[in-house]
Amino acid sequence: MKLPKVYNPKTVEGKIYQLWEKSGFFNPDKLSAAKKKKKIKKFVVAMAPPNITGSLHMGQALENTLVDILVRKKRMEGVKVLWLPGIDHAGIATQNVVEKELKKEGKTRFELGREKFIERVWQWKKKYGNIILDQLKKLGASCDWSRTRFTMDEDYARAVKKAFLYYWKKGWIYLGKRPVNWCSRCQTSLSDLELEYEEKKGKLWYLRYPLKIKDKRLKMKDEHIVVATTRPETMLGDTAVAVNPSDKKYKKLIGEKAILPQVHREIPIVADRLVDPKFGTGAVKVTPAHDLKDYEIGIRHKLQMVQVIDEKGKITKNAPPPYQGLKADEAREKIIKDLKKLNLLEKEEDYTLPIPKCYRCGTIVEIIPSRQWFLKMDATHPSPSLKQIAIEAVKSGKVRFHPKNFEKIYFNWLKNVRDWCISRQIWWGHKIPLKGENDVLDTWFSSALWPFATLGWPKETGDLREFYPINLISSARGIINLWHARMIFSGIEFMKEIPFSQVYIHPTVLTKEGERMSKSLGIGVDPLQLIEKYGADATRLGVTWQITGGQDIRFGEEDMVMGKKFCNKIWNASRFILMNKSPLINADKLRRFTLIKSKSLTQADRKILKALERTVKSVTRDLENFRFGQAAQILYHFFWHDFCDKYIEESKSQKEKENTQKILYYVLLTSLKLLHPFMPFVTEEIYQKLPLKNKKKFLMIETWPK
RNA sequence: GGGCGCGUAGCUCAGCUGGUUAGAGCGCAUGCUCGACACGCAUGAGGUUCAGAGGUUCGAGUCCUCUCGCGCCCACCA
Repeated sequence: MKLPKVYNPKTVEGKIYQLWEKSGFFNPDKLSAAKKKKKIKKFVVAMAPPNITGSLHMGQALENTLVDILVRKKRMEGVKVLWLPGIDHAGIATQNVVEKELKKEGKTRFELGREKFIERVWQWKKKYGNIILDQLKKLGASCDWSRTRFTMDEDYARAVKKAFLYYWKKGWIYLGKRPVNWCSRCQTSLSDLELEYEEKKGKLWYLRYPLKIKDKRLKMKDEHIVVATTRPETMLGDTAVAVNPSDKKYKKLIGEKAILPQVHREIPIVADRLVDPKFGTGAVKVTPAHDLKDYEIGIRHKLQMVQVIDEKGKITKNAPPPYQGLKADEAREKIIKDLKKLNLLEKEEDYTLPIPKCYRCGTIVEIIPSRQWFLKMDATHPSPSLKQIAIEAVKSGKVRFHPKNFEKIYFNWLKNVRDWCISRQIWWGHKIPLKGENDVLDTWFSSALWPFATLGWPKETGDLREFYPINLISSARGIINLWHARMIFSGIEFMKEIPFSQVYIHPTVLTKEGERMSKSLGIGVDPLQLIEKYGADATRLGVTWQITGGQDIRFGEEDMVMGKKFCNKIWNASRFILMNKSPLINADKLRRFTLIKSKSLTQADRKILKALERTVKSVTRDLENFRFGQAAQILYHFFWHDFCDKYIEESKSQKEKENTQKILYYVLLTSLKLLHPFMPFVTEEIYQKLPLKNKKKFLMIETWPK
């Protein structure tokens, strides 16, 4: 058997993956270990389902490499392993992609109509939906593909429906007219979490509202009350002016009225604690229809909601005629001009403020009142609130975050959480299961059910019984509030048990310059190109190598070079050992204690065996504690320097040939086992060539060294 | 405004609960066709000693305080 001098991943990876897939060992039911014992440990991971819109990005490559490392190690430890893959329908994102495609044909979704459009999205899904999963195979991900789920599958839709109706019957879902974030391009509401803010230079305008004093005894020096605003056009919908109750400056004015310029509406001056007396003039205009905080003030003081901006971002008929039909920013200019003429603009200051934008299309988000469905987060009847149970699950330690400090983000968000607006005005998604409803559910409503809906819920399937609760969820940190929190309360609410016990938040992959990778801006690294260039093993080792401490990693391609060289090193060390024309050794007999007993061990023999033992222990421990980079580096150092540089060199001149040979094989085999989770392809390829008797069919299902 | 984190070799980063000459990968220098590997081997340079200042301690990259620089998350300052 002659092996090439240089390891070539291209001739190996595809072939090996096929063998694995065919073997069925990705499926826990087919693992021989699982068949033998009755009571067996389980390890279940649900993949964070990628969208059907994209191709694999660096973050996902990292995430799934790390999960695969854990999964492969557990499988070798004889644990019954299920890694359940899947994809998410990603409502808004997918709809936008398909709309873009339509645009190329000069069509809009409205011309197509709802049904035809949805058909079109399904076509898209069929064509592109699984691309990302195929890409994960290139990475070497050992998922049970036979259990792949999609959030719009029929079974899954049943789960969504069941969950909605459950909350509905409980009285926790209600219909409300509320100001919501509204994207005038996507024509849908957005949750707070779907906004992106961009710092922008703007102005703070000081507007004079003439006073109408009822109480003649009051002698006011000023005839106006001055309010500061960054959005003067919303004044058309003002229904009050508010001041802080403790603000002495305005005490006398509370209960009085002001006249809204141009609109000529009388509006009350109210006192509310939400007003910061130090900002601007200490008096604010209140527009309950177009500002969340003003809406709250409005509720407290029973103010009217006057909607002056519509779904298209234009001024409504509720405003005076000269402004009707203008776009919001046009209206702003006109109002400033008009007020200036009337000497009602006191001054303007430069002011930088964050502008909310739609995270999908970048359009500036308006806040408009809209009829939406909400899920109560705070309701404590007839059972503890969703908020409470979500907090409790983590507080009690039943769900643990790694690294732990992410629990703070979690608690912090939940503490201030508002009712969840679960309706979206798009077409692609789960329809709200009530008569006459056209709206669709927020994508995250279905994602929240992921750990159990993927196992068959609401049906009482064998999988559900066997695999719930799952062990691990791994994701980027950005979706702790969007996803994890909601999975946790959903799991407890529907399954009466926490959905998972561990959360691993992996670092964010930044560019070498420290920028966020962004596909739309063309910034970043394509993991598929890395695999093409260096091979999957090298790519895996390279990214894993960088997972050391901090929150972010600045991606360096040099580590892929390192990974590639290391593949070659493993390859050649194996080649050397194989060249020794070994007698067929029984794999079972290659055990440490038989070697250690031998009286003729040299110093070098003892040293390498000792180092190997240390390495086994620390790699095992590191992986249990999510210290991936540490584990990889220790292994690398052991294999390259202790084994290759020292022992193999030494072995060339050792006299006890047979002993030396056994040790070479023993250390190689054990190293391959340890390396396999990190670099599954090369190690498997070499394992297949080892001239040992009683081998397992695959290294993938060999026993993890102890 | 609140929270989290980072600042250690030219670059990217390790250094856990404080303890001998501070480590890795890549890069760099010099020399190597010796029975696997030049994607290799050997040797080595490189940190004013770990952003800066102060403190705790027998002893501090490692704990505390402050300052400077950078990043991220959350938030109802119009």
